[in-house]
Amino acid sequence: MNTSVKEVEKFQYLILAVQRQGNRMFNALLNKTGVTPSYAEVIKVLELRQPLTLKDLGNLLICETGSPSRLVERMVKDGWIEKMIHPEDSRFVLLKLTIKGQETAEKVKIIEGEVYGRIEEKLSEKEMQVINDKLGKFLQDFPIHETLIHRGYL
Amino acid sequence: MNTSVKEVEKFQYLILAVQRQGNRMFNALLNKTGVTPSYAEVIKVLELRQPLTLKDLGNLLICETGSPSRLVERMVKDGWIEKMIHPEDSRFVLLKLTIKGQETAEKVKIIEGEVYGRIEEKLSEKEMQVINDKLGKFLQDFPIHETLIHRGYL
DNA sequence: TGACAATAAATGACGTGTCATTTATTATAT
DNA sequence: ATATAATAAATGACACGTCATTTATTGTCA
Repeated sequence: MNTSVKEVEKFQYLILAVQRQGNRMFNALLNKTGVTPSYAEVIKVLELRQPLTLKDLGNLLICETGSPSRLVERMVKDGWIEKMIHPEDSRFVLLKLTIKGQETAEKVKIIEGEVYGRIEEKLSEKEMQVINDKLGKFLQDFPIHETLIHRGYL
Repeated sequence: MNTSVKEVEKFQYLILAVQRQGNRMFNALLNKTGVTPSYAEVIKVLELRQPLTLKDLGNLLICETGSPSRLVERMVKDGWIEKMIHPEDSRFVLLKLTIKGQETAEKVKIIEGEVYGRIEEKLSEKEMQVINDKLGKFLQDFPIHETLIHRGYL
């Protein structure tokens, strides 16, 4: 049915649907750990590059543009992140994982692996390569493109 | 760089980035009309199939699972949607666009066209077809798959 | 050195998303 | 007819996202 619907409209809503579905899946699997998909991204990035300033962290996150003040605030309150003022410039805040945060990073990786396994049941690596190339092309002239390069996704 | 990052991880974050970037773009262009991307989806669906119950609307939306009570509540308050109790079963609420909502539907279509034009500058119809096929395949066993079929996107 | 520009982070305001629970109404099954 | 199950919508609770504005700190330059 519906050869009349434009491909680009399908694209819009399929992207939305996939993002939401993936998020729900990831969220459900993370649930027992007490972290959300956004927390998981922060933990992942920090584990690899801590310490980071809030600004630098913000420039590395895909889940949020701008500075992730409140996201980090919640994670500090929940004991995943430690915050310290930069000794040379007190405008900056330095962030690193707590012990608890480090331990959780391991659990997150396992769950991530579970999610990736489920995705790979549906799409082959080659298929994802094709999609990724095209999505990267779509993002070419947007600021987020830089972030994706820094993260090693492009 | 980074041949070590798994394709599926790239896929995860590229999907997120594209969804967010598209949403920001759509939101910025819609801004002057006072509607949001979610409002726009509701208006689009209602225009084509009104009147709809809240439940049926919920089953047709990709932007939100479950019943969109609060989304609709805001839209009623803002004057885009009229609400009436179903005459034969007062558990149901029937929704339709107000005059203002109908008029806005036209503006939304124009802006949607602008967004689609920008996307088509980056990706050809053939490329989107390829992506759409694969994303549809990914969603196969999730409830949202049915919604996408009802909407004519699969 | 002292106004002022620049920068980082925090905050206000608003609209989502999601899940679980509650309320209101109707169907059903004795 | 009446307790009870089923269903639709509303609501509570919580974590986002985004943009604009404010606050705190440092740079800069006359």
